[in-house]
Amino acid sequence: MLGYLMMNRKSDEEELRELAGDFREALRHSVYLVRRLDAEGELSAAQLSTLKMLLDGGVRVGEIARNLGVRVPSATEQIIKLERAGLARREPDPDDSRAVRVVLTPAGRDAVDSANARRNAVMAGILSSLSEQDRQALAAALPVIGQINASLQD
Amino acid sequence: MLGYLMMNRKSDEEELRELAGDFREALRHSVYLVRRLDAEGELSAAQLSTLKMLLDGGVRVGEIARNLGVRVPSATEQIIKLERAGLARREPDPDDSRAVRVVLTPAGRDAVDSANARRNAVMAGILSSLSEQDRQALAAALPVIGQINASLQD
DNA sequence: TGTTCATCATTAGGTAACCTAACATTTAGG
DNA sequence: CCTAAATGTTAGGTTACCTAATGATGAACA
Repeated sequence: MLGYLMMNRKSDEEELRELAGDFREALRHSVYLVRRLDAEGELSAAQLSTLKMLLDGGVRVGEIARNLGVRVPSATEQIIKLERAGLARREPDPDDSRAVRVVLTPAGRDAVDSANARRNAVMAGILSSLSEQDRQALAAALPVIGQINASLQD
Repeated sequence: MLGYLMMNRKSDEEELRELAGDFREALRHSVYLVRRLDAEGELSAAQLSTLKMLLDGGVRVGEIARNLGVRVPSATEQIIKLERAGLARREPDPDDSRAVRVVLTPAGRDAVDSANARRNAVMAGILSSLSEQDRQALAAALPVIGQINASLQD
C-alpha cells in the first residue's frame, strides 16, 4: 500500500514532467504560427500588443512594460515608434510628474481594429479545419493557459 | 427554419472568430512564458530547437530550416554557432555533394539533455499549481495545437 | 555530351526587439 | 533639507530573423 502510494506519487511527477515537455514543444512550434500572422505593411506583433493595452484609456510606461513582459526601455522604444507613426501620444501624468501616460490616437484605434480583425481572420481560417471536438478541446484549454500566464505576472 | 440555419451558420463563424482571438491572445502571452524559461549561460531557445532535431541522426540544413520555420540562412547561422560551441558538426552529404548533413556531437547531446531537463523542470514547477482538471484540459488541447502547427509545415 | 536550369548552402548587409548601464527628473521619508 | 527610491529616456550592444547575391553541384534534355 505504501509502495502503491509511492509509485502513484512518482507517476504524478512523471506525468507532470511529460506534460511540461509537451507543452513546451507546442509553444515552440506556435512561435512560427504567430509569425505566420504577420503581414507586410501592418503593425508588428509587438506594436499591436502595445496598442491593445491602451484601448481602455491612458497607461503609464512602466505598466505597459510590465504587461508586455519586457523592460521599461524596450517599452519606451515601441512607444516612440507608435508615436512617430501617429498611433499613440505621450502626455504628462497629472498625478506624478515623473510619469508619462500613453494614450491612443483615433488613428491608433483604427489601426488596432483593422490589424486585429485581419489577424483574427487568418487565424480563424487556420482553425476552420478543426473538428468540432478539437475546437472544444482547444477552447477548454485557453482559460488554463491564461491562468498560467497570469500567474507569471508577478 | 431557413432563418434558424442562417443564424446558426453565422453563430458558428462568430464562435470561430472568437476562438481565434482568444487563441491569439493566449499565444501572445505565452511568448513571455517561453522567455521565462531561458537561463543565463545555457543554450538559447533557438539553439536548443535546432539541436533537438539532430537527436535521431544527421539532418540537412534545408530540412532544419523547414522544421524550425525559418529561412535557410537563419538556420545556417545557428548551426555555425553550434559548431563553434562544439555541439554540432557539419559533414558533406554522401548522397548529394551540394548538401550538408548536420550531426550532433556527444557534447551536443549532453547539452540538449541538460537544457531540456532544466527547462522542463521549470515548466513543471509552473504547471504544478494547476488542478487535475486543468491539467487534463491542457493535455487534451496539446495534440490539437500540434495538429494546427503541423498543418502549417507546408 | 554539353548547355541550361534548379537546388543547396553560405556570405553580406540590414532590421526589429530585446537587454543592461548610466543618466535626469521628481517624489517621498527621515 | 537631503538623501533614497521611483520613473522614463538615452546610449550601446546582442540575438535572431530577413532578402539578395554568389558559388557549387545535380538533373533534364536537345
